[in-house]
This record gives sequence, C-alpha cells and structure tokens, in this order.
Amino acid sequence: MSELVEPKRARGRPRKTEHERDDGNRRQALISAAAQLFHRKGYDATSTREIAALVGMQPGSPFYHFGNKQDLLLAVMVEGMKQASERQSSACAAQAKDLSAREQLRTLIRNQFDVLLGPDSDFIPVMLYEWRSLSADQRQTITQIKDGYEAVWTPVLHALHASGQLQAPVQLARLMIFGALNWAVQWYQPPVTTTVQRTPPIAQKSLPRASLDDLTEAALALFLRDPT
Amino acid sequence: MSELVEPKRARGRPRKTEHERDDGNRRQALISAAAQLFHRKGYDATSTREIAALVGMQPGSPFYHFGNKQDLLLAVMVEGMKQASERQSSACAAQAKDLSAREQLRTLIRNQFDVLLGPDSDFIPVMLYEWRSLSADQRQTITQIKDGYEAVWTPVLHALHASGQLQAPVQLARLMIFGALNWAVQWYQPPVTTTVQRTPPIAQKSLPRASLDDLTEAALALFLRDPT
DNA sequence: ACTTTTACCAAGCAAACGCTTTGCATAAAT
DNA sequence: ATTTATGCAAAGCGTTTGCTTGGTAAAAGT
Repeated sequence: MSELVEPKRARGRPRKTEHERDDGNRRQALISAAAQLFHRKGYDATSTREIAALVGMQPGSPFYHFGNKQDLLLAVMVEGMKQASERQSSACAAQAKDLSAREQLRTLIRNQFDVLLGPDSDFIPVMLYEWRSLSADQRQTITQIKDGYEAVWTPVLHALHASGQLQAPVQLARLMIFGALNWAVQWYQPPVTTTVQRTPPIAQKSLPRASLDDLTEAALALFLRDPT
Repeated sequence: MSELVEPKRARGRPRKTEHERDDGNRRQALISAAAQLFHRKGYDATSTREIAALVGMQPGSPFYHFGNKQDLLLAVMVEGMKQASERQSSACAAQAKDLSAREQLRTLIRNQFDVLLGPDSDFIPVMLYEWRSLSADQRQTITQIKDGYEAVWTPVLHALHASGQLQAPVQLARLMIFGALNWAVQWYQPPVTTTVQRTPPIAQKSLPRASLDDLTEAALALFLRDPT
C-alpha cells in the first residue's frame, strides 16, 4: 500500500521520432502480440494486460484500438485468414497452368503446413483452436472467409477422385485431410531452430523431427494412390 | 439487493434415503458434469460454480472432493482414458484371432469414432482439446496413459505398411490418422437424434450427416490401398 | 452411548479480470 | 496561432473467479 511513488511520466515515450506516422502500426503490433499469446497460452488464459505489456502499453490502452477482447481475437483470425489466402493464391498462381491434380494438391498441402507451422504463424492455429470464444456473429464472419479459403481444394479433390487416386467420398475426404493437417499443430516441432518457447505439445516420445517437405510427402503418400 | 430471504435449510438434502452408500457416486457425478461443461464451453470458460450447480451442490462443495479445479480436469481425462482403453481392449478381444490387419484397423477406427462422437462421450474431446490447462506433471501423467492407448495401433499399421496397403511412414501416418479422426470433433454432427445443445461447430454448409459407420469406411478408403 | 468420519452448506475473502473514464502530449489541419 | 484528432497513460470501478473457513447433520465405527 505504499509503492505508488513516481508514477509521473517516468519512461514516457521515447519512440516515434520525427513523423513516422504509424497508421495502425501499433494496432498491428497488438494483433501480432495477441496472436502470439493466444497461441501459446490460449484465449481465456491470456489477459489483456499481458498483451498490452508485450507491446509496451498500459493495461487500459488496447481498448482504444479494440472495443473489447473478443474483437481483438476476431482481428487476429481475420488477419491470419487474409495472409493465408494471399499465400495460397500466389502459390497456386505461381505454378504452371495445367499441372496434374496431384501436384496441385501437393502445393495446397505444403502451403497449409507453412501457414500452420512455419515461422511467425500464430494466427491460423488461433483461428482453428479458439473459435469457440467468438460470438455467433463473429463465428459466421470467419466461417465465410474460411469456406472461401477451403473452396479451392474441392475441385482438386474431385479431379483426384475421378482419376481414381482418391477413393473416399470427396466431402468427407476433405474434412479428414484438413484434420490430419491441422492436427499437426498439436505435435509438430521444427527440426532444429527452436526460437520461441511454447507449451510443449502432448505425446511426443521420439518425434520424427521431419521437415515440412517430409510432412507433405507423407501426407500425399497417405491419401493418394498411384496414378494409373 | 433484497432477495436474501429464507436461506435457512430450505431444500436441504432429500436424497440418499436409507443407507445407499454412495462410495464416490457424487464424485463421479462431479466428473461427469465437469466433462459435459468442459466439452461444451471449454475449461477456462467453465466456473466451478456452474459445475457445482449442475450436480446440485453449493459453490464451495466440489473442493471437498477435489483439491482444485485442475485436479478435476485431470480426473475427467483419466476417467475418459480409462473408459476408452476398456472399450478398445474389449473390442479387440471380441474379434476373431487372426483377422486381417485391415479389419483390425477398421475396428480401431470405429472404436475411436465411438469414443469421440458417441453418446455420453465428453471425456476424450476434453482430453484432446484442453490438455494445455494441465500442469506439467499432470500432462506427463495422461501422456503416459495416452501412449499406452495408442501403442495398440502401431503393430497394425506396421503390418499394413509391410503388405503395401499403407504407403506413408508409419509414425507420421499414425499421427496424421489420429488427426483426421480427432478433428471430427470439430465438425461432426450425428444424423438425427440431437439431444444436448452444444456450441455449433465451425464450417458446416451441407454436412454429409453420415453415420459413424460411414465415417469409418471413408477413413479406410482414404488411408488404405486395395490389398494385392 | 459415544466418537469419528463423511459429505456437504453457508458465507465470504483476496486476487485477477475486462473495461471505463479522464487527462495529457504530440502531430496535423486550419 | 489556434483548434482538432490521435494515441496513448494513469487510475480505478465493478464483477467474477478459485478457493477457504467454520459449522453441521447424518452415517459409520467402536
């Protein structure tokens, strides 16, 4: 009850020299920090004070940028889907025009692994595992975005089904394939360069320590038969 | 601010006539109620008061049976793994001795879907999606149980790999198969008989409304090639 | 008959939480 | 030069939370 001394602008604001005109840079910093903490600790276990502290703000300040904590979670998810969609689009556009359906699926899977497990990719895991904390309206918002993202997969799977490389019903196959890929968030650890310390995943005894390319090949071998 | 009338032993204790000797019946009731709420709303979003109310206790009473909220979560998971292991063991023991590896995998998958999506099965989903809220010691405890449960799968997968029906590396295949199955918790809705209202899963537009048998066949078709 | 144990109830505490309010410093606009 | 908008800091409000404490009726043990 006696540690309230010197609250008078001690470490005030040394940043933002000249006129660097953030234009939402701090807002972006909040989204990134939130994604990081939401991924590592979960939405409910992360307080807005922690997020503020991570970007060097006072506890109440994030609420200038976001109306409430839920809106910040939604912003994380929207930002993640935006990045993932851009990656997927450019990855599909970058490959040759009439590539085999098998190659197209390889690209999609590899990109999904990148988005899920690559560096600086906390957004999509948060979207996958914390959507329950959204309101009904917010859930509908990102469901629409997510459906658009996944719609790209359907024609590819249909082509593979038609050619006999994919035997299961297409809709169920799509759900199970996404399950197999998305579940990797629970167990995957990158081969060597571990940077950020996160809560260790459940159930590893002798983790294969595979690369994302290895995972992609394994997934293809698991889901597809040899082309005739 | 004036509804505090008659708190004097109104609805005291009409149950437990004679000497029915619960022997932990109330403790089991707490575990079941906790599993239900943890599954529907998540661990953090569920208060111990809600759990107490669901079994007709006062807010502080659960702490007679469990030291804290985390211990209750662990009890839910241990109970779930116990039931799942028993089901799996009896399912494997019930089938003929030298059945094909494909049939054995079918049994394992079908049992996993039962445990994940069948009636009164909130325990395993809680274990899969709330393990982050455990302490490190508790995580290790259930990791060991879980490893024992999953160990049954490995020889079956090795046999399938040897016979050419499974092409992917066995360890990665095991992880991805579990992912495909466990992910069904996120999207599956039973065909007709909807009883308990839970938070609607993400991303359904035209859900296949398949039965658990349909899911099992689809999974087998997705993972395995035709036997030679 | 007496004591001990079991299984709670009733009440509340201290901490943490999301969020609000007010005020101030800087930059841009007028 | 004055106003306006921006981007926070500072402080705290009200609620919820996990958990504790003290008591008590009934059952079990002796």
